[in-house]
Amino acid sequence: MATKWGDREARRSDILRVSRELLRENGLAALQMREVARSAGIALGTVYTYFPTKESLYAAMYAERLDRMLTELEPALETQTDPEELFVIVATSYRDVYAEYGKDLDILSVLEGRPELDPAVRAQLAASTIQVFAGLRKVIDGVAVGQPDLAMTVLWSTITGLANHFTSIRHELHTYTWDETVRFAARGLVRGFITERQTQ
Amino acid sequence: MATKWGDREARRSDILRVSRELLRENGLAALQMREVARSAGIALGTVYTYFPTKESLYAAMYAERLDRMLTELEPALETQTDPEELFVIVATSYRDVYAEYGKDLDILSVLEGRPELDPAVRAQLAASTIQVFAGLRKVIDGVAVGQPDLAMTVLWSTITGLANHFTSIRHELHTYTWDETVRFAARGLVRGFITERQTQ
DNA sequence: ACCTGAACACCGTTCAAGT
DNA sequence: ACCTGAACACCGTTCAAGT
Repeated sequence: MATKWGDREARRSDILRVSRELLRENGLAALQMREVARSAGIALGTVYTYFPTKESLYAAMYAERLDRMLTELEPALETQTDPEELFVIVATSYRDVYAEYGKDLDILSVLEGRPELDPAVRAQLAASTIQVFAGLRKVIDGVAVGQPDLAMTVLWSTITGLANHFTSIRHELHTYTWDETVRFAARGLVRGFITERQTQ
Repeated sequence: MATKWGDREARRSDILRVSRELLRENGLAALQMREVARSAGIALGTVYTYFPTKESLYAAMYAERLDRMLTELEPALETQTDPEELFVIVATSYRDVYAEYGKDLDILSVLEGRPELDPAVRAQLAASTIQVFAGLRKVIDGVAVGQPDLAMTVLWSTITGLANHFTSIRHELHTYTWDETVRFAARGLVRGFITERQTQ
């Protein structure tokens, strides 16, 4: 907290950092603007000179998180060519993001109907989203299905559904691990869509 | 609002009815305890003598909604034997529930870790959930896959994922309808799991 | 310019008092 | 017993005042 008076860049960075920590430690409930201010060593009102609403702070954190996910994903996306493997990799990476943000925010809906978002954050979100989908698209191109756009929707829905499933408390009911389940899903989906194509 | 003083059953029913209307009209944001009380023609504190928290009111509404879904689903579940068709029917029915409640509540997680819920509501939720899953299970038994429990998880995840997708704003981006997409998913999933079995 | 923090608004929840 | 509604607690947001 050695950030100097007037150093807006460092201040913004402070706010995002402590917000990330608060979110990780106690979930969204603990992400309170008063806590953020206190942790960042500034007054409550000051937070609002950096982020006009709590939601915009949250969107900025999410954009950062997606960036990180892509950085981690990039090497695998470039070298891996097996569609089944690609599905598993993207799904697993997204599950981690979902565990932190997904329940409250949404990778795609953030882009819609939020003209009030900081243009820089919007651009960051858009870029990340496009890249995530480009990665997933390789799964489909790898097996060349008949209706790639429909397949994209289904694959992405399954990924978010699985992420939600294993992120909620109820997954404790199950004897299957994430790895088993995602691999099983990947195999079934890839085969399902290949078959789909053969009959077209 | 002709409910008489002391008629707790009718009062509880009033509260649930107006809550349902408020939720339908303006979403969860409009479901405020003051609004509920006003619409039901009672004082704010009175609502709390029927439902100890807002969440328990919400859970009771959800249990009712699931019951209704099952009533609507029952005839189809009994007569329909085609797995693809069954998937479409269950998914479509659940999407409607999800559109009203799903974003904030969860069919399964409601049952976990909520010992504070009214036992009657808990029982109602448990019964509905079991029946929904029994219905979906028929999809799997229809094609006799190798690992039915894994397949259940994947099918259910895809259903919730699709429901989420078409319920959020972003589905406006797409040119495909719900019907097209669910049918496509159903075909792919069924084929994927059949293929799965043939190789075991 | 940048920062402060008291004050406001809103809404879930409680509880002493009413019938 | 059942119901009332003022009061409390909490938290996002604002804004006049400080440096």
